Amino acid sequence: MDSNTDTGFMNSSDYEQIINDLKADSTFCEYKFSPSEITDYVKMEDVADSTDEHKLVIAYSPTCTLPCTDSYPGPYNFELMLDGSTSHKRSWVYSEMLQKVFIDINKTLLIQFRLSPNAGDLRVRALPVYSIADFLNIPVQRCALHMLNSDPQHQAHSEDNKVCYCANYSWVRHVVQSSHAAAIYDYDSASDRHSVVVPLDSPQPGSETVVVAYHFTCKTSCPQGMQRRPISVVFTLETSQGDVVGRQCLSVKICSCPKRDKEREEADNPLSEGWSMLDTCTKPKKRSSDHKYGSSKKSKQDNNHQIKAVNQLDQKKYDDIKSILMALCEQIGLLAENQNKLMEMIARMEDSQTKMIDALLQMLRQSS
Amino acid sequence: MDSNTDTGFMNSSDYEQIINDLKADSTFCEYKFSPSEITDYVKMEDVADSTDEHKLVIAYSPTCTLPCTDSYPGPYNFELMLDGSTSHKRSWVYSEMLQKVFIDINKTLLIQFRLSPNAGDLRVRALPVYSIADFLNIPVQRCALHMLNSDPQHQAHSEDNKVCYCANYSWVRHVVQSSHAAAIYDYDSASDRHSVVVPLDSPQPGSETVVVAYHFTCKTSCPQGMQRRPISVVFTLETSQGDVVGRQCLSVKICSCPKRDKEREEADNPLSEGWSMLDTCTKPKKRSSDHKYGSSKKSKQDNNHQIKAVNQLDQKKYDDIKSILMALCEQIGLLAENQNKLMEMIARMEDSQTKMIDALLQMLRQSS
DNA sequence: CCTTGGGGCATGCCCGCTTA
DNA sequence: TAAGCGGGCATGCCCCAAGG
Repeated sequence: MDSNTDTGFMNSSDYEQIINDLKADSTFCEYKFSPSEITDYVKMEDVADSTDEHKLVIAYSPTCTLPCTDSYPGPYNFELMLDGSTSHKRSWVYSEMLQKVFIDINKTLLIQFRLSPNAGDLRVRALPVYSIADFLNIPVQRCALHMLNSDPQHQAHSEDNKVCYCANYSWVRHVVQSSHAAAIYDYDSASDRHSVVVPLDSPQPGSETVVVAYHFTCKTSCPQGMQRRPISVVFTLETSQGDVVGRQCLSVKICSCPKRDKEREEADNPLSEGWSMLDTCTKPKKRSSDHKYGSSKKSKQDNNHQIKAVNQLDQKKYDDIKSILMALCEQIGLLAENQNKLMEMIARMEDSQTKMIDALLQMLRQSS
Repeated sequence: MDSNTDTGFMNSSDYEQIINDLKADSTFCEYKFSPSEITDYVKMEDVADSTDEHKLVIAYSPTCTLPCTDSYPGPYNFELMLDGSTSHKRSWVYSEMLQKVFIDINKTLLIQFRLSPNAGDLRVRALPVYSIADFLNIPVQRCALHMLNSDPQHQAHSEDNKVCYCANYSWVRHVVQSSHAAAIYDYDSASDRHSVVVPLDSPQPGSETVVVAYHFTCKTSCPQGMQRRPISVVFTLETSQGDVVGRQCLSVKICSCPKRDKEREEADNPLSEGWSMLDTCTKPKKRSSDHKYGSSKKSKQDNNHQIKAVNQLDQKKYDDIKSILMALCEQIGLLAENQNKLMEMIARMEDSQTKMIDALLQMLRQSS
């Protein structure tokens, strides 16, 4: 308690110390996404095989209309990690609290995929989906404005959206893209969803993970595109036959100020209570979103009406009036001030008078 | 002091009364744009005729690269007016202080044109220009996003922008449009400017003005379009031969919250200082922005604008303002008077208090 | 219940300060 | 001096209360 000069809980240097200690531990340098629970998809697949294969393949497609977003490590213990040290804070940040990446548009996000046991001939599909249930069935699409750059004539898709020529137009409709040389850009005409599939190479010597570079080509806020609806990226581990043998999901917000927005969302998060205590102790509460300009509005509006004609005066007249106004304002200020003082004075006098009268009455009673 | 419950200066009903009085005066019902000063364009035209006509016709084109924005009533005393009563506040408002219209996108703005003497076979061209000098030479164009609606394939213009097919695509590149049946949409390939020309019909019986309905198809803030750069609309009165015989200019901001934005810009305007003090006395200072195209830089420019506009004032408005000022002075007089009364009251109270204390003391002495 | 207006938030963008 | 950061503004849009 000695050096805690503030509210005594934990001061900022303590806090930094702790954070630094944590960071020194290499396992904390990476944000791990480990399996949460085994879903029952294996069972479902069994059912599928026993009935109508074609129908069920569609139902199971990772890019179907209602894609599954459940975490599913599967037989390869599929997991993904982010290395916070690979980015300038400017480009992207990860919120542990929200399990969410905040990233600027078109900035590279390196994602590490880990398989154990490792295996060849597997691929990872990245598919963006809206994380709000209401929109989960809607494909995440690029906004018109951003598409204009690569495809001004709107030629990347056929009229009926059955065929996708995005590849000829810088993958214009793919919100999630990868710079991986062998990336395959996929389009599911049934669900109208675009996704990108990257073959998982073997880990580099000495490494346990395979790194894939992704970037996002629209902002979450893009009008006519994602329209501020939060999204996640579903990463599915697939065999060369397209069977899903693993899945991990990552919330993403693509925005101009990742750091600011992360902080805001964390502050708004009810879970933050505990965490925020850490630094709330050392500085005033951030936002309470309870501004009130209230009463001033009206008078201001009236004011504007008054000013109405002022503008059109010729300079001389304008100056005259302005000086009068300034003088008037000054007068009013003084008067208002004086008046407040006077009122106070009167209040005080009344108070003391009351007391005096009381005292007087008491005395009178005593003396009588 | 009786009914003035606030700071005692002038209560809102008093104030409204004054404003209403002003509004009762018909000249205050309409915002007039009257001639400021005769520009020297007539002279320039003479010069033109005496030299190379073709070259100079280009130079004088109202849609040239650097369009003239000076007010020029010309031989017909061309002026324009807005009738504030024709709009829901929601659609548009006019700021007399800023001489600027704030209007929502695609909302109808009725503009009254007045000619005296009246004449047939004249037309009015409406051309949007950036009001900041840095951008005056750049044509005001629609944003890509809004153009997509009417012309998804970008076919309204030929590759080299020499030919304009906007007419086939709902005049897709015209920011300023008119619902007038005989409106002619013009394109100047030399400057790449779009404008709309409307024939001035004769005034309806009993009216002195011709009303034309305009609307704006992009917001001033549109990305890749106007990009928050403030604009004006230049209205040029033209003969059937295309000679300019009059000009008036109107600042416009196309936005989602016209009322709010008007109030903000007015509050930021240095001219409002004096008036704002009126209620600053009772509440803290508002805001002091300094953004790129917005307030502060513009305010410098506006000063010139003001000086120019200032000459436009007629005695009537000056007198009206004077009467407001007189009313203010009177109010201050009353306030001062009240203050004197309060002082007297206090003096009397002090006096009686002193007496009471004396009496009290005397009683104490007697009783002891 | 539908319309209208006000208030407030979300978020892109800009500016000026700071630091390497 | 250039890049990064923090701070602030501008502005579209959503929500909610109030009035027809």
